[in-house]
Amino acid sequence: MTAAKYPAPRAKGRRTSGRAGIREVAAAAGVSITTVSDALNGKGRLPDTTRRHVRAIADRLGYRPSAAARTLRTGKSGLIGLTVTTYGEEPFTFTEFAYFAEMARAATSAALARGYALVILPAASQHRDFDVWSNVALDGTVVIDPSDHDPVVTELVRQGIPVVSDGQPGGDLPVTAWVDNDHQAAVAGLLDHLAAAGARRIGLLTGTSTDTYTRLSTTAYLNWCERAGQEPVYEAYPAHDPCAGAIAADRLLARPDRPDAVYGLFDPNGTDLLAAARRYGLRVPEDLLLVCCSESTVYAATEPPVTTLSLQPARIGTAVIQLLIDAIEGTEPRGPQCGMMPTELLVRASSQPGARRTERATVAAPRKPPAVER
Amino acid sequence: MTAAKYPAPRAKGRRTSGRAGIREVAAAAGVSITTVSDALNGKGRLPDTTRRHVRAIADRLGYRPSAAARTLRTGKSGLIGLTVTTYGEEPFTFTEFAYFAEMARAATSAALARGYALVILPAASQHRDFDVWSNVALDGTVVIDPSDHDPVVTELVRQGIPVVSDGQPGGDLPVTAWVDNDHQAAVAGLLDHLAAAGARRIGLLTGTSTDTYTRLSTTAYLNWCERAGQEPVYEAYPAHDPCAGAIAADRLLARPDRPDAVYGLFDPNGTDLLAAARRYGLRVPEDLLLVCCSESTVYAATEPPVTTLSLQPARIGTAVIQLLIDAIEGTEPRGPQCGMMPTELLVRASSQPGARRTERATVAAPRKPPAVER
DNA sequence: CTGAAAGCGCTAACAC
DNA sequence: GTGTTAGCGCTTTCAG
Repeated sequence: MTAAKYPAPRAKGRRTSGRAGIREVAAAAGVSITTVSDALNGKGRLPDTTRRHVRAIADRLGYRPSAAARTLRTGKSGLIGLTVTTYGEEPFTFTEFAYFAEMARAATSAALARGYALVILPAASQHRDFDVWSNVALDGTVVIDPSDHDPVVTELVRQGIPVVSDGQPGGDLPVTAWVDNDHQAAVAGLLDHLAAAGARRIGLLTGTSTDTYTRLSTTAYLNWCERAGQEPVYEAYPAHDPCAGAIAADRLLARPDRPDAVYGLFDPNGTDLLAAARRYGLRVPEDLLLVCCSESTVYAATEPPVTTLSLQPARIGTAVIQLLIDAIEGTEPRGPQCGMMPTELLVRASSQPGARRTERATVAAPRKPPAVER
Repeated sequence: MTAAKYPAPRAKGRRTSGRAGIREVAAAAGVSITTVSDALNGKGRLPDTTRRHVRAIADRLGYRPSAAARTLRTGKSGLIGLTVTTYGEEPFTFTEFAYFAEMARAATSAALARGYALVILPAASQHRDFDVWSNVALDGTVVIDPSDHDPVVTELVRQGIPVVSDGQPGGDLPVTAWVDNDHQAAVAGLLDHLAAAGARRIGLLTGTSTDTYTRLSTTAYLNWCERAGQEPVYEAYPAHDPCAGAIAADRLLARPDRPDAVYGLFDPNGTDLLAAARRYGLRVPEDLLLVCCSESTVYAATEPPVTTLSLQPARIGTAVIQLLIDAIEGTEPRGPQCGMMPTELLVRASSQPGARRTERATVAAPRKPPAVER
């Protein structure tokens, strides 16, 4: 057994594919492949002339380093998974369109600014979904609104891949970090606002699902009612079904103990409640005060404009990505860092019997802003 | 130089990382790594007993094949790029939130069903953006509303990577395929609808940017006006600026030659026009007929409900993915396949002086449905 | 039917 | 300063 069995690799420049490889560039530039790699990655100590020369040749040949090879070698893919827990049939029910779109936009920007890209992945329900997850090399994952015992999260963490969640995880889900609004404070603040505007009996439009957002918000409402000595008045519906929302809004206003103010937890509740109020001949805000949680700008131009609670998804998306990339790149794995982000109540006519002017008020200030924002 | 220089790879089972590799599984199962690979991928002709045995061991060890290694070896990553051309500062201006969200949702589902995942990538404007593009191994790319001479598209096609666009590309952009609505027919149909409802002078709220959608729709409007012998009445504004929309709506209704019907090209135009009409004391639909292009459900519950043109982003997203994956997997590279998808006019009260009932009408039927849908 | 060995294209030690 | 070489973990001929 001699060395003859191991011929110089790529002895005769046999390039099968059309694309230029690092070897072609090295040959054309008259240097070794190491020099090419170093020149292009800004490593090593090469004279600037060599560096420029190699870069020029690489450009001329249209050389693109193979992402797959680099990932295999370095163990870093520059890819971050993005998934949102869903409840319906589809792998993605954007119950809150604007929230998700805005959060994803901000997360994408933030990741990009640090050289990462996001991969949209399904919440794993079926076996097929797991396949896709393991077919992509991820440096970390963002999970929006994780379910209590998400199998994917557990598996990723077991593999040592950082996971940061948007929304405080329930159960004992072992995420690396999480970011959330202080929903309890937000709801309490908003109910106080309605009470100050003259509400005597505040109703709630809530969801039937058990996600953290719905749970915390509803609990906060019930607690507030208890403190205020008000009997709770609420209707719950499956939040992923848009038709159900209109019906639930109608049911709420049709009750014998009809509320004189309503808070809707979901984005479309504002228009649905406005429509329901018209059907019952109720004037907003004179007969009924209205607030809903929404990121949509439509509520600035409805008749009347509707007061909204913004969860500030852009800030959350950015914070989540920063925490995740810190965890990915961090040398010393610090313990879970979590952050409470502020919400913003955009006060409009629907919750102000007198005025017609728009004010801003910030509720639930951040508890650990330095750890999260930069 | 003897073979001693080439020791059996991984001679002493030195696993550095925590995760199990294919070698560990092979050793534990008492077979070779080839057998493990074949057993897990359903290849080769192995007895079912061996196959099951290997699978059991792999499960027990929590073995996950390395996506990076597989990609390097096979040349297929299972990743599809998704990008949307933007005009503002942010890498993603979702001018039409609901459109993009719905299109992306459908595309994600469709890709997933065929074993692919989507990677969100920026329209390349800065040099930094190119880095991210070449740092990820893509099997193909979806481009939403490509600009006329998109450098990324050109580069990808040069590399032999299939590119399918949502929106007919302008210029001579060499995409593999594209899918679009028949915007000309849609606009013409909708203007006919308004005329039939009694409109004498139809105005247009359009954009200042030069993307295909804006261009085709505006042209269709101008052509229709010429055919109908009506003087065009339109206002253009930068569509990515939400405030500008409200102002443009106001301007349009403040003109001395005020239209008695308006079509708004962008999603928020409906609420903005409704608000502007209220300010001028115009009743909808009695004094002003209204239609806007939108995917949002809010227009079903406004006062009055607004007639909308839906571009059916879900169908487009699905079709784009099917064409792209066909191109990726297709053995014989068929020429560019393109598809015109139908739009849907959801007729509501805002364009019907008499009725208050909602009807549906399909406009611009698909030209090549078999090539696109499945 | 099973296994040994040759790389996919790149980066990182380590020679020179 | 620059080049040589050993793999990253997998799939895939090709011998046995």
